[in-house]
Amino acid sequence: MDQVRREPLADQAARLLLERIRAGEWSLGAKLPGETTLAPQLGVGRSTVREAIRQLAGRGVLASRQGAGVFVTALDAPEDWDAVLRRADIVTVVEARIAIEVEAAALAAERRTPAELRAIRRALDLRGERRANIEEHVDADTVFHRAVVVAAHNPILTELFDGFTPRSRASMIDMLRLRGGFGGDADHDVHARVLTAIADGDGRAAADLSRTHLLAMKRWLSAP
Amino acid sequence: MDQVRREPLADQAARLLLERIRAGEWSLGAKLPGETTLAPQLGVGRSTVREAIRQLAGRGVLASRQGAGVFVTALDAPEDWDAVLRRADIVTVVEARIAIEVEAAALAAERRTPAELRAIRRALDLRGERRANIEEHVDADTVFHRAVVVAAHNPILTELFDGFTPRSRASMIDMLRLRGGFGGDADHDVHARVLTAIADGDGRAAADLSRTHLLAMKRWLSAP
DNA sequence: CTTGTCTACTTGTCTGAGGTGTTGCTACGG
DNA sequence: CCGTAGCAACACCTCAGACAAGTAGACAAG
Repeated sequence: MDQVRREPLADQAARLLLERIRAGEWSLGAKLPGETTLAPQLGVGRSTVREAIRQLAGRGVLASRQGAGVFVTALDAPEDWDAVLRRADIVTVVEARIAIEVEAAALAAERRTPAELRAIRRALDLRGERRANIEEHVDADTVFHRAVVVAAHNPILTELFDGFTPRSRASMIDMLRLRGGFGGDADHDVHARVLTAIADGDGRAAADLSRTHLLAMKRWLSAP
Repeated sequence: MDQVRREPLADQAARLLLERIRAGEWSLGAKLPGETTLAPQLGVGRSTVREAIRQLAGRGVLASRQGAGVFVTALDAPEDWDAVLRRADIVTVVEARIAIEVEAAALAAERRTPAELRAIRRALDLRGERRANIEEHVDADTVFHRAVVVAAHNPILTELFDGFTPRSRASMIDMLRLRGGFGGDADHDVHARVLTAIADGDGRAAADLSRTHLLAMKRWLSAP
């Protein structure tokens, strides 16, 4: 139950600043007040303000120049992709994952190198280890799926998969914490059979198995 | 020319960390060394390391949890789309289109509204008209494909399709100008059958037909 | 008008301190 | 043998203060 969890002040400050930027308080290219002015205004220390600014700088919203100040470089430019994902229902994201991963599995069966096959097998072994930590389990699962996508030798598919990862990860962790029940032995068996299909060069089977698994995940995530 | 411009240490540190993450020094979900360990390792102060971490956190690469540590949440920041597509081979783009459109066709067969069905049919009619202008023909084809994707009711798939359009369009126009030969009556017939399958709610057929068509396009585009 | 200098202001960096949350070990009780 | 409570080490969070480094505007000299 992390409902009451305290959000770090730096994150809160970054969120407040972003809201004020979106509200048009400072237009594109405008200079923000100095850190020493902003700190008491937000009720936090200067270091905290700096970390908030860094956070927004990482997203391309702000840019700071020593001696000059901090300037608005975009009214949330990464809005495009990030916002689409954030706004999207988790079911929508999973459907997109189905599109990417099913095709990737088929391609991987045709193109995987021995090294990639070893990487997938290693990821499967790690995935099989029992873990108390939910996040670690989700991450281990992600490593396996990513290894399959990488073996497809298509940088666009890999890029797309990486784009989905954060959103997908958050939802899966939330759902597992709430009611668990996904990722048992049967689940692990499907992954093992995907590996076998890829090893055998059976693209059709790899695609079908991936689809089956992801459809099950979709149902599980969208259950009431 | 910013040749002489000195890069802040925090930015350098962030770049170094990102390189080490990309190099696989810490895999997805892994925990980074503590700030107090990282600082002397990078040759900077603790607060500088913190700012570097915040910067990468803003890009979604890292996430820090008080008391626990700093963890890798993504292997790659969402790179600029245009750059990825520009670099990618046209065959790679078509493979991604296959992934998106095949899945979209299946979903469209299940979810399309009567209005969307009319839109697809109208696009098909426009596509069938003979044109002297190559670009207009490619655009008419694109309108049809996009109408199908829109009918899937998945904003992410739509967004992806729109992202591919410019790159795909350029290649198709170039190839048609060079040797033509794609987009004849047989081609038009496949599109008509996709429409029929979607109208009948036959997702499997819609997916198979789309795959067949796009695979033909892939072969055509990759032929010597 | 151009140029050089000076100054106030801004961001960059480091250090030290205290606070709070997490994790893993250990000893206790069953 | 096992589960649990307590504890301590460790990690991140926040602040305050100090000095360094860079910028931009004011201003006087040429």
